[in-house]
Amino acid sequence: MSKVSKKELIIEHARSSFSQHGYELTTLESVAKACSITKPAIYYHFKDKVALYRAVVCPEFTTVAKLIEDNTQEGSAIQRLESYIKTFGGFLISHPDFNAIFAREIANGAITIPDECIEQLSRTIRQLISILDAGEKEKVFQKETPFLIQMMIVATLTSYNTAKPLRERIAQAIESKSKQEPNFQNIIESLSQKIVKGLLC
Amino acid sequence: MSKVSKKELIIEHARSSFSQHGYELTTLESVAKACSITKPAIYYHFKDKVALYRAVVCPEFTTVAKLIEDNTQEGSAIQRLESYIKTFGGFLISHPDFNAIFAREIANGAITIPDECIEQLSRTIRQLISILDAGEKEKVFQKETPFLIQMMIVATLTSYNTAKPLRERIAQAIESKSKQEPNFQNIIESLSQKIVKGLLC
DNA sequence: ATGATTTTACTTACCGTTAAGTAAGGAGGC
DNA sequence: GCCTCCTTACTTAACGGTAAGTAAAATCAT
Repeated sequence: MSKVSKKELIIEHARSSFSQHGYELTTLESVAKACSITKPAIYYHFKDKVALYRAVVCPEFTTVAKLIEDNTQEGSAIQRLESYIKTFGGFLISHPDFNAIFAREIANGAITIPDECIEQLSRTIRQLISILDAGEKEKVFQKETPFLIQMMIVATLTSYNTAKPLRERIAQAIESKSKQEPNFQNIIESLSQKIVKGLLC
Repeated sequence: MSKVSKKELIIEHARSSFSQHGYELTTLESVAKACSITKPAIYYHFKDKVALYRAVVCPEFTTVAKLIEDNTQEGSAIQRLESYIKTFGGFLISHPDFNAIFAREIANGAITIPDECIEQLSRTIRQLISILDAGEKEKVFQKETPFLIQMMIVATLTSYNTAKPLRERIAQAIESKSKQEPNFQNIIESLSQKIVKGLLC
């Protein structure tokens, strides 16, 4: 057995392909080739394409949910919200494949992700709700629909990343004075500042 | 000739299918069936599937660009930004198919949309840049990357809509006290308020 | 006005390819 | 000898796209 098992290897290459091309356009043949095995070998490890997709997707949701819970327990509501945004943004930086897959899932209404993942997502939303409630009690935050805040964070950050090629084409079209792009870390910082400010009483 | 030409009919059913199922999962066979014609009849009007997709997508980009230009010329920077957000949001309400298609395009990096559409998108971005610049000159807005603001608007609103099924599953999972959802008009209003506030000096 | 010709707007029938999934069997360790 | 993990070789079905033919309407010559 190599350092990572063959099963893990399949998951890694599948993740890369799902993130680059989406579910429909990734073929198991190409995933197999990337792993230097044949397609039926994938079927030995996974029931079907959907099962492989889930094996790719589910652990990431669990990781991000745990990370967010761990990082947003302490401090004032403002600090916790900032940490929520930065933790999520940081996760996207270190898991670009998750970013692409998650963005497509949202655009699709997440109809293909299993209840197991929904449970993990719910953990993060519960955490966000708890932060917003705390902010209201501290009289620093206005009342706001948690899901809107969630979308302002999640959709903005994931889309900012997935839309990079779009951004480049537009930049070319408007002949912007080629000021270099801010890096993503700065984008997270700016977004965090704006959301917090927007929520203040 | 009926009220709408057959070609327009094909575009309408194609739009509906592309928006519901995405590009890969819409089959020309099913579009043809919906129009009560046969698949080759589509090929009579359109070179191939991509050409049909473009015929569906391009006019919408033109419409939204014009609408935004028309509605954001006058007033203070704050009023113009509010109008930018509300105009875009209103367009999404009246064009839900565009919402779904656009969300998928962003998630895909918009690699499949033609330069013609990019030109239209650039018009709206130019308008946003002009508004943000005006706000800086009026000393009411902080300097900010226009594309981040664009994503805060576009990604948040389109995703809020596409994620509706996801939202419902999550709501069920967290047993929220079934407070009814705010309607989308309110979401636009809230978002507008938060973005403007977040941008203020 | 009318017959001949052409164009429009399709249909039927089909091809070629691709991709998910499977059946059956083989190599290698325990 | 049998269990694990894989390969070879295949089936099946779907879908994009095309070739060929046709009814009906429009165009045009006389």
